[in-house]
Amino acid sequence: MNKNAKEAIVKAAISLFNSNGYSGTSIRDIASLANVNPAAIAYHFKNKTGLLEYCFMHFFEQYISKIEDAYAFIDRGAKECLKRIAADLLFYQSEHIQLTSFVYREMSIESQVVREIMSTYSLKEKYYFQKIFERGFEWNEFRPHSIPYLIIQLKGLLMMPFMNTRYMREVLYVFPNEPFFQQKYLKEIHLWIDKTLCSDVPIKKGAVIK
Amino acid sequence: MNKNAKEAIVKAAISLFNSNGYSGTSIRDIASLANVNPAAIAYHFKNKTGLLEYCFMHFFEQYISKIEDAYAFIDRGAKECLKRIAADLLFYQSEHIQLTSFVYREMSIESQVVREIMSTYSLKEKYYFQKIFERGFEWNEFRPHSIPYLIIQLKGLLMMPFMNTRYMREVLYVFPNEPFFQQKYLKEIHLWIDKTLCSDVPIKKGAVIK
Amino acid sequence: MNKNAKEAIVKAAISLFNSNGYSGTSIRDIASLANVNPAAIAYHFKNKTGLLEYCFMHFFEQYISKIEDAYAFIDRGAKECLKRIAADLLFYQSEHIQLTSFVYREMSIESQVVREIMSTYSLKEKYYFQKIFERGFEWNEFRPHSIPYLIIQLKGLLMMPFMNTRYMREVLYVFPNEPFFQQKYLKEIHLWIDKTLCSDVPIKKGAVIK
Amino acid sequence: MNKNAKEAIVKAAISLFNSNGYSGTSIRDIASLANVNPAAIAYHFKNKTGLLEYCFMHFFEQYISKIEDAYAFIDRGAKECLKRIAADLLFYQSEHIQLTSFVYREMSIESQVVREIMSTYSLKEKYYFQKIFERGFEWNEFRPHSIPYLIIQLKGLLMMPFMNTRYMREVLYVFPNEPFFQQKYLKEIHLWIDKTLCSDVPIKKGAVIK
DNA sequence: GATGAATGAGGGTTCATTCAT
DNA sequence: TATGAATGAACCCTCATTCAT
Repeated sequence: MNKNAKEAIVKAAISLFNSNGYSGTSIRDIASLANVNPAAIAYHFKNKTGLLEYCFMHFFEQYISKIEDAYAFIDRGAKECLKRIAADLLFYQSEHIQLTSFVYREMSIESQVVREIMSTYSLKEKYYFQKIFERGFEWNEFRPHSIPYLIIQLKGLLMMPFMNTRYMREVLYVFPNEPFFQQKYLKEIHLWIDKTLCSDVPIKKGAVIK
Repeated sequence: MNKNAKEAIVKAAISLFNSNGYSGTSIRDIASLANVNPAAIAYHFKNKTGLLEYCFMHFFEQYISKIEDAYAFIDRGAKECLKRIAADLLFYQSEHIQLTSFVYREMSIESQVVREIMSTYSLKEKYYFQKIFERGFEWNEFRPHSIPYLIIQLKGLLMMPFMNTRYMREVLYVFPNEPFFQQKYLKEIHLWIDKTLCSDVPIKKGAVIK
Repeated sequence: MNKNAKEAIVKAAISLFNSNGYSGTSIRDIASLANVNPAAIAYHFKNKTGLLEYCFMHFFEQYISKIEDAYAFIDRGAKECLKRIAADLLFYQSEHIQLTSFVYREMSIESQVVREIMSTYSLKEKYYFQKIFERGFEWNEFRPHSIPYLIIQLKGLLMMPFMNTRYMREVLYVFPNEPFFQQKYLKEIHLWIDKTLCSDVPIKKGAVIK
Repeated sequence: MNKNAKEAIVKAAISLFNSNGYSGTSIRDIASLANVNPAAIAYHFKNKTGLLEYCFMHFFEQYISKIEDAYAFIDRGAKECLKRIAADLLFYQSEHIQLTSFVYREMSIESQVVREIMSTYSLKEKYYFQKIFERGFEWNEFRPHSIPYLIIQLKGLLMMPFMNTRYMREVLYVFPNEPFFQQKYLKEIHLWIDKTLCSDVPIKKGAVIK
């Protein structure tokens, strides 16, 4: 029952954190949804903070590993590699849509714990994206460009569908957790990579936009 | 001191909501930052919810009016119109970076009030985007495409810099509130419009991506 | 507007004090029901306490004056006098049913103000009842009896219909504010006076129950 | 300390509710009088309302059971039965004088909770009184009479000594919690039953006062 | 390992009241 | 005279957490 309890707690926490936000969710709510005694949460995670930490670690470890795994194939080309990352992240996020949504939201809140966790993973992520883009520039796969601005755009495209799933469903009638969406949206990102990132439009020579 | 108090409360609220989230911010925190009595908040806004409502309305009324104003020039071309909207929204968001950041985050939390406010503005926004895209398709300015997926991408590009400003500053060394950024990033969006949205690459005939 | 405002406040106060109790009623509630600014109550009555005081004084001055007026006719007989008091009080209470109900309830709450007001009127009331009963004993109109216990019974009979008017209406289907009730119930009290108070059953001689 | 805490809270609550009224008593007051943490009240009773509910239930369950127990002996005669009820209720009320006093006062305040509780018990009580009176009429023990008006009188006599104990003590020098009072006052009620209720005075034939 | 009792801090809100206008 | 703004205290309640069992 031990393992089950812990899993049930995490599952309940993710669901409630996603709906009501971290601060808006009480330990009691989580415990009652998980059919667990409130003290059990303290036992397994020490803290409410500990539970948050666990969720973040859980998310970002897998998140980064997707990037790392794909980066192993960088020699097949930066473009190919980037497309694979897009596919893998899209798939991963779709599979853990509540966790993704909640992590992306809570990420922007001032918090000792979050800041510490993020500092590691953000840098790792940036490192890989940077490598890939640089490789793409070198081999003339990508149009020369400011890397930070590329990262913003890429992450914007990748995160957007999961930032507000209610909006997606109720306003745009798009369902980010369905395979259909994943395939469809992946093509959009490919299009961005092909058209905007790799665009062969002649740029003034040497003009690497900083 | 009347007007000042209300303004001071709103200013403090936006700052704290942005840093700590709505649920993570107490009325007492706001009051003490605004140098105001906690009861004054209840007096001016009735509720903590009322304060949130005020912030949302304040944001979205201006947000929508930017779109509406730009839409008036639709006859000069959908592309031109869209670029103007991008510029205006980017500028508006940069000018109210904390409010923007906090609204975009809190938007995704389950809440009666937020849901009600959003339902109005989301539909308005969608309406205008839809009109513009349709016009663009008609006049062959834009490559035929699924509108919802275009909206996702456009909004992703527009919102991303303001979703996590700490990440922007500390990881990417990008400062979304500076005029330099606005100009720079606007060009990126123009690029997306020119390359991805208007791309003249021959599409398989009649292939309107659903 | 001055006089009207004061009257409106009192009227609203009596209604709300009756429904929700003194402590359960806020000055704002009263003000809004009376269509008056909350500060106006402070102006007219200085305090919430002052308003309570006013209600009590208002009630008991008339209450005692009814007794005093009837007592003037003590020479026509104690029984006659008592019946007149019963009739007058019953009528007065029926006419001011909300005020009566609320005063009788609030009377039993520990409060400096109430205690002070009551100490005067309770003693006055007791004085008259005592005089009447003693006169009744002297002239052999009433069966000798302990005066305090008579007062309890008499007051019990007089107050009961107004102590919980909802119970009267909804459970017993009796409506203490209607003339029909007054006449009917007055006969009951007369019966008590005639049968229980004046009962000629031979009592052991000299046995004045203490 | 479990059971003790709950009991201590109830005891303190009854005392304070009696002195200051329900609305006039704060949870902190109760907690500090009971030497308990304020949150413990919420733990044991969920609400301040829950505490009130508990007091009411506690009172009326015993109250009704006294009536029910006595009603079991209805076959010994309605008069006998009524006298027994009077005795038992008087004794019960004397023993729980503060609770009785406070319940009788708060009963008349507009409140969802009180209304719901009362609706049950009032009807039960009425049912038994009605049965007894009807039986008394049938067997010619009681003079025919309107039942609601009899209930008013009986309840008035039974409740009066506990409606305002300060008045009893300080004005009438009567102490409703002392055995002496119980015996004395019980005789008064017997007198009412014998003289007013059972009065053999010839009534106009068939005249059942409605 | 798991739980019910208890705690102190702090949550949002309402209160009666005051004061400048 | 009458009122809108503002205040500080107190309201009830919920919080995350601890601890003995």
